[in-house]
Amino acid sequence: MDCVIFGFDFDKLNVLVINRDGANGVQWALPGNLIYDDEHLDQAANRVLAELTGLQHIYLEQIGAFGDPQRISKESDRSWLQSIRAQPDARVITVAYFSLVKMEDYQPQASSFAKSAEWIPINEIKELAFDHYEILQAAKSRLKQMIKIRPIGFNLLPEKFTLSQLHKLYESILDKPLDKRNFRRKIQKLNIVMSLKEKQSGVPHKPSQLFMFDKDHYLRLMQNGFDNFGF
Amino acid sequence: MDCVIFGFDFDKLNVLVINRDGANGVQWALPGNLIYDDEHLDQAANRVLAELTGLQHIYLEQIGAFGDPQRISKESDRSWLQSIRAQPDARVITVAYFSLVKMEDYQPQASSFAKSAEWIPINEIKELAFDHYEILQAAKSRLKQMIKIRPIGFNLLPEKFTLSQLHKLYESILDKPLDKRNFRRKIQKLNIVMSLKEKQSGVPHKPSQLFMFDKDHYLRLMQNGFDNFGF
DNA sequence: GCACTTTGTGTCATTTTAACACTTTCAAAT
DNA sequence: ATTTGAAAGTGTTAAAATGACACAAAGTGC
Repeated sequence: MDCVIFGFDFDKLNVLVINRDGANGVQWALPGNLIYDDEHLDQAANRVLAELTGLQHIYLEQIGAFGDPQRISKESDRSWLQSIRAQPDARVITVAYFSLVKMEDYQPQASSFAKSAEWIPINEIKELAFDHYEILQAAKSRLKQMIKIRPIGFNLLPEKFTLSQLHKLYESILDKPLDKRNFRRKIQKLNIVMSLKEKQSGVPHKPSQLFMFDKDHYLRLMQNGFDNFGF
Repeated sequence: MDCVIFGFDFDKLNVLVINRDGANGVQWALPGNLIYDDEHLDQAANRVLAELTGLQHIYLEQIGAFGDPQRISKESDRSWLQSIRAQPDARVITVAYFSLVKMEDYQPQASSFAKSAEWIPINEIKELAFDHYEILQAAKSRLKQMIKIRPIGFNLLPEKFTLSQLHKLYESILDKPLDKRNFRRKIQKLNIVMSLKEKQSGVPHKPSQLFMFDKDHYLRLMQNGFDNFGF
C-alpha cells in the first residue's frame, strides 16, 4: 500500500514524502509498505501511517488499486527496489490511500541529518518514484471531489481555527479563488461551525474569531440526505 | 477482479450476476476472475466482461480494492472455491469495478438450461457470495455519487431515448422521486441532450420525442470546470 | 368514439448565487 | 502617542436556480 498524506500549513497543501538517496541524487516517494498476509487493507494503511508518523486515528480513505504491470520497472527505481525487496522483479499491485493530517501533529525534524520524511508543497512536486506521481494526482482529484460533498477539510485544521484559514483551505484544495464574503455566508448558514468565545491573540492585525467544527449539526444535516456543499 | 455490471430496463436498475449451483441451492455471485500476471487491472476487467457478455468498449470504472483477510472464508463459499482454485486457502484481494451496459446489448438466454448469468433487480438482491454484497453496495453508492457529477447515465440507455426514460433512470439511481417538469427543465437547460426529428411509435399513448446524448456540448461544459448536475 | 395511458408544458414565490468595497482592530515601528 | 501595515469582518442588489403544482394533447385498443 502507498499513502498520500496531506497537510495544510494555512497557506497551501503539502504532501508528506519520504526521500531515498539514490545514484541520481534525491528521489521522492510516497510512504508505503507491503501488506501482511493476515491484515485488512485499512489496517495496513493505518499501520504504515503510524510507523512513519506515530499518529493514530487519522482520517484515511482508500483511493483504489494501481496495478500497471510495468509500474515498478522504471530503470531509476530498480536499484532501490533491489535493496529492499526479496523478489525485486515480482509484480506488485498497490492499494493507494489518502490521509488528512493536522500538520502541527507531525513535524519531521528539519534539522535531523538522517531525515527520511518531509512536507513538500503539492504544487512543487513534479516527479516521484514508481507510479507515485499518478497516485498523487488521483489523490488530489479525489480530495477535490470529496470536499464538495463531505466536510473532511476539518481534518486538516487544528480544533480551533479561523474562517480565513478554512477559506484558504478550500481555495487550496479546489484550486480556485472563492469570494470571501460568499464563502463565510455559506459556511455559517450550513451551521457546521460553531463560534467560540475566544479570539486569536498575538497577531499583528485584527484578531480573528475562533471556530470549531460542529459535528452534531453536521450529522443532523447528513441524516436529511445532505451531501452537496455547492462549491 | 470482480465486476458489478449495471443494466437499466426502463423501470429499475439491474445487476448481472452469475449463479453457481451449490449444496444449499443457488448462490449468486458477481462475475470475476483472476488477473493475469502481465495484465493491467483495467485490461483484466475488460477481459472478464468480454468473456462473460461478448461486449467490448463498455463503460468501466474501478471502485477499489477489497481485502478483508476473511473475505473468502465463509463456510458456504469454501466448497465452490475448492472446485475452481488451485490454492483455495490462499489470500485473495479483489479489485472491484462497476460497469454500465445497455441491457439490450446483452440478454442472457432465459430459456437456456445451463444459464450462468442473469439480470436481477438490484433491490431484490439480499445476499451474495464472498463479500460481493458489500461490493455491490459500494458500487451502488459510487454510481449514485458519479451520476451527480458526470452524465454517465447515458451508458445505460440506448442511443435514442426519451426524457421519461432518462428521468426514471435518475430516479432509480438516486433512489428518490424527482419532479418531472423540473427534471426536464434542468436537463434541457444543460444542453446535454439533442432532440431528434423522430418519435416513438407503436406505443399505446402519446408518442414521445426521442433524444440523443450531446457529447460535444457536454465536453464544452466540462472545459469550463462544470461537474455538478445539482441533483 | 370512448377509455386509457403517458407526454409535454408554464408560472410564481422563494432561495441561492455572484459580484462588489470599506471600516475595524490589533501589533509593530516610529 | 501616533502612524502604518495587515488581515478581519460585514450587507446589498441583481440575476439565476429551485421547488411546488395541474391540465390539455396524442396516440392505441376496444
